[in-house]
Amino acid sequence: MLPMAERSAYHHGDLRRALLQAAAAEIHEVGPSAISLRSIARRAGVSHAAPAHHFGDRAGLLAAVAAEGFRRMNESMVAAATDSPEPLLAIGRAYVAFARTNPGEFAVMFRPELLGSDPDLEVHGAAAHQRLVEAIAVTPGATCNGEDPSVTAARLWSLVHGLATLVITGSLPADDDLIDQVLRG
Amino acid sequence: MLPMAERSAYHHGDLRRALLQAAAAEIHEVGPSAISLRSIARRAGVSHAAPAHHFGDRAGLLAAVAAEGFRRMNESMVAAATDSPEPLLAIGRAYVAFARTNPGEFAVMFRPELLGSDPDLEVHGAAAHQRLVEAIAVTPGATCNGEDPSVTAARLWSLVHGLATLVITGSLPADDDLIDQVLRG
DNA sequence: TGTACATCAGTGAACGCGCGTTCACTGATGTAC
DNA sequence: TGTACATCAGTGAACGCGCGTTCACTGATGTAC
Repeated sequence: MLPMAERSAYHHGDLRRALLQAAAAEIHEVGPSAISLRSIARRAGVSHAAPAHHFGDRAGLLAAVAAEGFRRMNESMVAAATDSPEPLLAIGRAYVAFARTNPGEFAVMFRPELLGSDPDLEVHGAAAHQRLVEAIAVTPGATCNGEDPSVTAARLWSLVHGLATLVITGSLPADDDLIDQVLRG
Repeated sequence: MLPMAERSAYHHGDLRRALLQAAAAEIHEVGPSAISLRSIARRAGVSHAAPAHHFGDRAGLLAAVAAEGFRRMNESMVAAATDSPEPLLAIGRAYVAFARTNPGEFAVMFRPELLGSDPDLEVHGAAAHQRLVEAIAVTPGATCNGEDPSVTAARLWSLVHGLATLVITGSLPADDDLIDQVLRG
């Protein structure tokens, strides 16, 4: 296998990744609604039939975008929480930051009705949720009054997810200070 | 003007409302992505060109669905908060309950990129937000530590919006006890 | 009371377009010998 | 080292379909006289 840059024009060499990037960009621009396999192929500069080789259909492509999104979100939450004095706050920030910098992926990650079944999607989705639960477990005082930790997890997940959603839709201003104050409350 | 039930078959008499209901149902079933003016017309039992008479295009139709959603959400939040001993909790419950019982409307209300401009949309959207701000103002202790009330509003909005979103996507179970515990925390 | 007319909600045929899918194909690669 | 072959990623023409839009129209209603 040659390095990617040296591959022939005919065999792209990394078309799957290129199609995922094109899809995320296209989703961000026109919404998950409006994308088509043909528009993704055009953006990636390949023939219109190429995406079906890799993803089967639209739902398969969107599931792959979502799975890759969860994988990278999980990655950045781990990086943020590791060695942080306030892992829970760090994870909240990372969650919102991921949504802001990856709006295409975020727009499909919680829209299961759009997504075909995909083992990677299950695995990475569950792993991301697990990060939040672990961070709550190691943060003294996060779960107060003997509350069930799953309720605490649901509350914090709701808070960061709502904040991320409202910020990227423009309902709340994309202001780092505001985001920090909301998360610290 | 005759009562609706007596109107002729040719002139529907309340087609605008019927189209909005059909659109909300269709959005709930297949997503805002997949609807078309033709599919809405089919569901409402009128010719495929009728929706354009009322809404112009898809974005106009979706904006009208969203505006009607905000109007009714506002209505039910007012009803829930009035004479309630805990208006803030009542509003949170009403917000989540609205999303659960009106998933079609909720699916477009915070997707401004899908919506055409519509004066009703602005008015009712702003009014719904105002309900939350007012409820915070009259709830002693809602805003703690001299925090800016707009930060409190952003936090509570994020919490209820995230909870509603995660519940209707199936990410969190649709369990009234869980919802109450999350909102009370 | 009757008649003529203006209004406008809704119709239905026609159009061009982008879509997903199919399928025989091409061309680069790796491997067997 | 060279040759033959299997593999498979990607191509491109062709198809049928549902879409939004247009436009001349139909039919019910309200109003003027």
